[in-house]
Amino acid sequence: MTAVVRMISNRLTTPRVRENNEVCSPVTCRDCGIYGLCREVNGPSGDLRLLETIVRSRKMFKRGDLLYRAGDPLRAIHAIRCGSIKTYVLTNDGRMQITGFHVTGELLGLGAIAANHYASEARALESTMVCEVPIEVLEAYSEEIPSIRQQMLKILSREILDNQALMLLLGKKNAEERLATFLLSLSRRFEKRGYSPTKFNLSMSRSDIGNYLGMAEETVCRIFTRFQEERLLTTARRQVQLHDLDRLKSIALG
Amino acid sequence: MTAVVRMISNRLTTPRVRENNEVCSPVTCRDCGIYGLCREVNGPSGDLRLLETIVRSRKMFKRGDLLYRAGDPLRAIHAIRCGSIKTYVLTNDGRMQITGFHVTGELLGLGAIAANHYASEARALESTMVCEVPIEVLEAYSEEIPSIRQQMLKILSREILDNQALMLLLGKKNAEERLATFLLSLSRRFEKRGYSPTKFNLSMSRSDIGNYLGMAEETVCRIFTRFQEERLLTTARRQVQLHDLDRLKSIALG
DNA sequence: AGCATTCACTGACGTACATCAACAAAACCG
DNA sequence: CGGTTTTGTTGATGTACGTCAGTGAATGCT
Repeated sequence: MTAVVRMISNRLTTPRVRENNEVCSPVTCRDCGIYGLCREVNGPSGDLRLLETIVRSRKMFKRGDLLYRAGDPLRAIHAIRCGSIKTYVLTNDGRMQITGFHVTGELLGLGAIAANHYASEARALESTMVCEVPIEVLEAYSEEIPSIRQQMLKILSREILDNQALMLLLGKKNAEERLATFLLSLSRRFEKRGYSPTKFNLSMSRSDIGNYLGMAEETVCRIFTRFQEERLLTTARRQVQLHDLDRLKSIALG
Repeated sequence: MTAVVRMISNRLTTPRVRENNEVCSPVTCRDCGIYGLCREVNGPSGDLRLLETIVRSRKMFKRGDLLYRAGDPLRAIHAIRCGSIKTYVLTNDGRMQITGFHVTGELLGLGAIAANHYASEARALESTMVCEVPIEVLEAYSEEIPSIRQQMLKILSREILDNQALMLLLGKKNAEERLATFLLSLSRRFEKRGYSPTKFNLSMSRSDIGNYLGMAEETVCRIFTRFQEERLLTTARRQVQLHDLDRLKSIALG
């Protein structure tokens, strides 16, 4: 272990002052959905105890709580330990465009890494626990461990790809295709984390879904009932059960 | 200069075999719009001759020529020396969404840096000269010169910001706001490169503009004539002259 | 528990924009 | 250079979706 990493580790493994809203119980990183990402810091053969050292604080946010505002200085990268978050940008006249929903195990904040301040605003959609990696810690580690840099580039590239997909959706797809695409995206992401790909809870409102997909809240509702009439899925408020992934896929693709 | 950089420099400063479509006359990088970016490789105090070594080849593309396809292995980062290029993604059923227009002095290809293959397709809009920096050269230099990595992150962040702006446009703006936003974006970018911000040539067709902005070609035409009736601008085919940037701005913002 | 608020949903209606069709002027090309 | 193709533009018509308005159910708050 090199000097700088040891220094940081020491600093972080000493008892930490917990902040106001940090109420997390002492869980190990093994239980965390972002374990795989944290492991990067350590390398494949690393000491597991070190994992706990890169996350300086875990914070709890309630529904509606703000994580950061556009323009805020970038202090930390955020990993969602459990829960979900929406990020969005605002026009001068106050119109909002939600740019992404982020669920358990996903990262946010890296898009601002070079600009040094957040480009969007982030708000919790439900009770959400967030691991924070201070930016200076990340930078120190990335000096020591080249794979961190690789991982960061990968995450940025991934974000660009996701955004391209959303641009295609907003520019070229109709309402049915949009909602189908949206549901399948969530389905895939839940499946990746070990949850059911066919039965899950939408943590965001119909209004948020509509905003994200570039359509009115009412249209979202109408498409949901249309899909339900066609036996594609059933909904009970925010609980969704998908019955025909294949047909949903063919709708999503047009 | 360290070993690896010296090695690469030697390899690249020896007389190069010109490829088929490489017809560029020997211009120095000082004349190039991307001089500022190339300089990063060298550092502020660097040897100017070195500049010429990072660009392995300069290629010429005619209107409609393909630079790369989605899925192609990422061989090089491309800098537009002069001309313009469109990048786009495709749906399975063949629908196209143009994700960006890129003009003199702008870079493309970096979005794919981590994935190792291009995420979009790129096509020249007019006769275009492109400087190519092979990816292995970039990587070697970035080992030696930390500011290169910083610069790469910055370019990726920039792309994310641009995409967010486009998502907001596609999701929340109407046809007039979209076209005004588009024209102002071009205006700013031309100005940055020393060209007139009020009088310029659109290298892309009305159809391409419509595709990019998520609206029909005919709507683009109609908004152009509406703007012309309102004395905001004059057009003669692809030649545009903006008469009232301020009013255009207020339209763009809604 | 009880009241206020938010949320999901549905119907009626309006409209911004797409689509279809036609045409003239450039641009291309052998 | 003359014919073909592409591109820009306009008009007529259609429609997908937004907007407005109203309702019941769930949720939040004190």
